[in-house]
Amino acid sequence: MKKKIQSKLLQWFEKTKRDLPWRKTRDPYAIWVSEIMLQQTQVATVIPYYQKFLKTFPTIRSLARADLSKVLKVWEGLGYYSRARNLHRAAKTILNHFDGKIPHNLKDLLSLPGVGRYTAGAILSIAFNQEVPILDGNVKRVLSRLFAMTGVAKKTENLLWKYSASLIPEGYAGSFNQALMDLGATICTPKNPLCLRCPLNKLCKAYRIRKPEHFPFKNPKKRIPHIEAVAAVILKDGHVLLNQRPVKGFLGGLWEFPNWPVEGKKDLIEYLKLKVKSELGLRVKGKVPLGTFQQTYSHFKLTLHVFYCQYFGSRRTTRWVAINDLDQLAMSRIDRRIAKMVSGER
DNA sequence: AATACGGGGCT
DNA sequence: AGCCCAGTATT
Repeated sequence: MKKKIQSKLLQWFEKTKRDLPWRKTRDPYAIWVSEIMLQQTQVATVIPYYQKFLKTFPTIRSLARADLSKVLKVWEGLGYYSRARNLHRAAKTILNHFDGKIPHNLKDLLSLPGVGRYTAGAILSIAFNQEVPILDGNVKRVLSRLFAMTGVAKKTENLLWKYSASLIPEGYAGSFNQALMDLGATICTPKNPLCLRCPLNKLCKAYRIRKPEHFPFKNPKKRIPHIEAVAAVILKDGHVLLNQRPVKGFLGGLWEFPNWPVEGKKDLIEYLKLKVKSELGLRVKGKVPLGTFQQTYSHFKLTLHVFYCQYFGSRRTTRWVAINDLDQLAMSRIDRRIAKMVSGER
């Protein structure tokens, strides 16, 4: 059974493996970067970011020496910005404590921020061909179907890791682990899996009972709250007022137009004026609606009402940014859309 | 064990 | 509109 799985899968992989940028290199740094970017992010989304990131930061040293603001700017739009922050921190650690080389043992890799069990296994198997298992969404789906495993509790998770480890063929860890992921991504898909083309269909328990989509067991998802907020584009001599978010937490380190959540049904313009005064110490006039923007995040949905304001007077003025420089700062998707309108791009 | 953490591709 | 994505860190 095990030998059959190994040979079938490796053979299929050699024939049909995807042509991906990070499969053209043996540089552990490049593979590390790709693995961080691929966390919870689809391959097609990652590719252009991967190219640009490696062009901008070709080595660990260049990344470690860069300013975080520049790293965030290159990462802009990819999401989960703590990944960029952790990558940057880890590069410094590698330079200072690991002789500038990616560690090739589990313990040291796991000590790096942003590197968990999956990523450590991916780096060790793909970059160094060590027989270390991986378990991502693809592998979970493939193995849970192959063995018709029920439940997603801790116990099942541990069992999946054990299966993943036990299946690795000696000397072929990198190819085999990538083959498992390719199979999950292209054949053993969440919906409408292409079982007829699957190299493992004769061995697959879920296929035998004709219920591949019953695995893996999905836990019920909870609804996410809907937040409403107002934002101000405050103009003054070709500049706008921006706020930089705290480095830790949601959209950490990114720049944004000042904004405040709205509770209940308020007069939006009155509320905005109040907040601008109390929070920014600014007086503004105008308050022309610029638009309403929607953005769905992983844990809430945002509706943002944006208003143009004219600077009128203030007790303190800080963080004015020239409109022409808006494209230099890292912003989240929703603020970038506002900034483009302000700059006159559409 | 549950939650925070982005944004987009696909149905 | 909902699901899912080459997960990790924190609580």
